This record gives sequence, C-alpha cells and structure tokens, in this order.
Amino acid sequence: MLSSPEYIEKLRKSGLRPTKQRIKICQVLFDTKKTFHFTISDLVKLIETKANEKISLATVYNTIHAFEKKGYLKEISINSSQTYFDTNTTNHHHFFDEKQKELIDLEDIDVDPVKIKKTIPGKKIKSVEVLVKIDSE
Amino acid sequence: MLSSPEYIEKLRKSGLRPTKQRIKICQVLFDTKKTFHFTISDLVKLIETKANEKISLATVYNTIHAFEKKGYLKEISINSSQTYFDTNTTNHHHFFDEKQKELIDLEDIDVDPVKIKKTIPGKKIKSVEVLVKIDSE
DNA sequence: ATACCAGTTTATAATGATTCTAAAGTATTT
DNA sequence: AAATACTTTAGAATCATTATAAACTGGTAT
Ligand SMILES: [Mn+2]
Ligand SMILES: [Mn+2]
Ligand SMILES: [Zn+2]
Ligand SMILES: [Zn+2]
Repeated sequence: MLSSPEYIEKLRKSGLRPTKQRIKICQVLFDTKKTFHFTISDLVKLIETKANEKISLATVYNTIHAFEKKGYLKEISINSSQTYFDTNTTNHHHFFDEKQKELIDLEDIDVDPVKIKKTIPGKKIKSVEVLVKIDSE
Repeated sequence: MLSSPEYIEKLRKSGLRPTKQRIKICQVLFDTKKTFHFTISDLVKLIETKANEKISLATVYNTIHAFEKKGYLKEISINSSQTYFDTNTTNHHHFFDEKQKELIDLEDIDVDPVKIKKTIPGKKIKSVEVLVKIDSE
C-alpha cells in the first residue's frame, strides 16, 4: 500500500500535478494488491465511501482519462451503456456476465495465444482482446 | 436478391407483421450477397439513399432490435459511441480500426479456435468474441 | 513570503445515442 | 366492415459523457 508521498512522486514523474483529487483517486484505485474493474459511477461511489470525500464528476472523468493515457488504466471493449476500466494493465482477456454486468479476468494461462492469420495492408495490430460472454446455466 | 414477397414470407414466419418499413429495411440489409457492418445512423442514410424513403428513427431502432432478437442480425461488442450491427450472423471475429471506425471480418480460418481453459461455477459460455484493434502503420 | 502562471477543479450546460410515450395508422382476424 | 392487436411516429425523456468558462491551486520566479 503506497502512501501519499509515493503517489505524489508517481504523478509528478508522469507530468501530472499531484492534486489532492488525483492522489485520492490513486489511493482508491491502486492501494490494493488485487486489480479490479470499474465504471465511472462505481468509482464515484468508492470515493464517497472508501475515502469519504467528494470529487466532482468532471474531475473523475478527467483523471481517469489522464491515467488511461499514461497507461495506468485500460479501457475494456464491451458494448455496455457505461465504459469499463481495468486497473490490470497487463495483456489479458475477460469473461463478461451481461446480466450481472460483471467482468472477470482471464489470465494468459487461461486462454491459448490467439494467432491472427490475416493482415490488412498498411495496418498494424494494436491489440487483441477476447471477450467471453457468460450466463447462468 | 429476394423480392418483397419473399421478405413478407420471412417476416410472417418470424411472427413479425410485414409492414412496408420492415420490408424496406430487409431490402436494404439483405438484398446483397455480401454481408456488412452498420450503425443505426449508417442504416438511416442507406434507407434515404438506396431506398429514397424515410422511416422514423424510432422504427429503425425497433426493427433492428426485432431482427436482432430473431437472430437475423448480430450486435458487435465494441466500446464505441454507437452500437454496431452485423448482417453476418455466423460465428466470426473482427478487426476494428478505431480511427476510421471500420469493422472488417476475420473469417474462422483467419483465427485459430480460441480455447478457454477456465470455467466459472454455475456459468456457461454464451459467446467468444475476438476484437483485433488495428491502426495505420 | 508574494506574485504570477499554467494547469486543475468545479458547477453547470451541452451533446448525442438510445429509449420511452402515447396518439394515429395498419395488418390481420372475426 | 368492425374489432383487435400490433406498428409507426414525432417528440420528449434519459443518461453517459464531454464541453465551457470561472474559480482555484501547485510550482516557480522574484
Ligand atoms: Mn477513454
Ligand atoms: Mn440491442
Ligand atoms: Zn481485467
Ligand atoms: Zn462481421
């Protein structure tokens, strides 16, 4: 669990001013060994409960997009009404339960490497994401 | 190329009344050997140009969701501001160019079968979708 | 310390895709 | 033809996200 001075350092190194809002969001997102998935509204609730503080919605959006751009978060490709983010920035895939709206990590060992045999002239592959939709049986 | 009476038949068999709006949308979507990907606004434009007709936006949404429910269309899982649909309802994967907002089919032979080695108790797999994001090189 | 500036936060408005509403229209059944 | 259930429609509502622009703050120079 990193304390405030360490996030301050991390933010500065990224060229982001260490404001109290950004530090608080770092604590909520990164003060845990386990990575997790969240939407903006999940995060707003987490800030209110876990941190007992209020950060304006615009700042939450701004910060999450800044962190995403710096590579501290990943956006997950699912066609849902809300965007999902992931504090696990390694290459990995997901189960998605559309009813419960829950994402579950598939570690690399859980999925054989996906080999793409087709190429598009002038285009390069940026990412390969596998989404496994699941449902109660 | 199916003519109107054949869509009428197809719609009736599906329990959908063959209205002139639904028949028109069938023609725009299915009167071609090639399958394709589209958003609702793409489709509205296609109806206006290809069919030189106007169908209310609510009806276009209603019809597309009815067709999707009947299995004549598939919704594609990408995190875009608009939902993408596919007239190719076979199991297949996609390239997605986020800049050009273009989807390209990956046929089954283009991707090795994706083997998922993890199971979630009480859950069954509904679909496995691979999304390959590409970019100009 | 004080002043300054660029970057940041904030409340609020705007946007845009999608869904809802309820009235008018239409296909099918009786 | 009349009755009925289904469908279309314009317009309003919803809701996640982005834009705006004024107030605020961290860092730096004086
Ligand atoms: Mn983003
Ligand atoms: Mn749908
Ligand atoms: Zn994940
Ligand atoms: Zn396709």
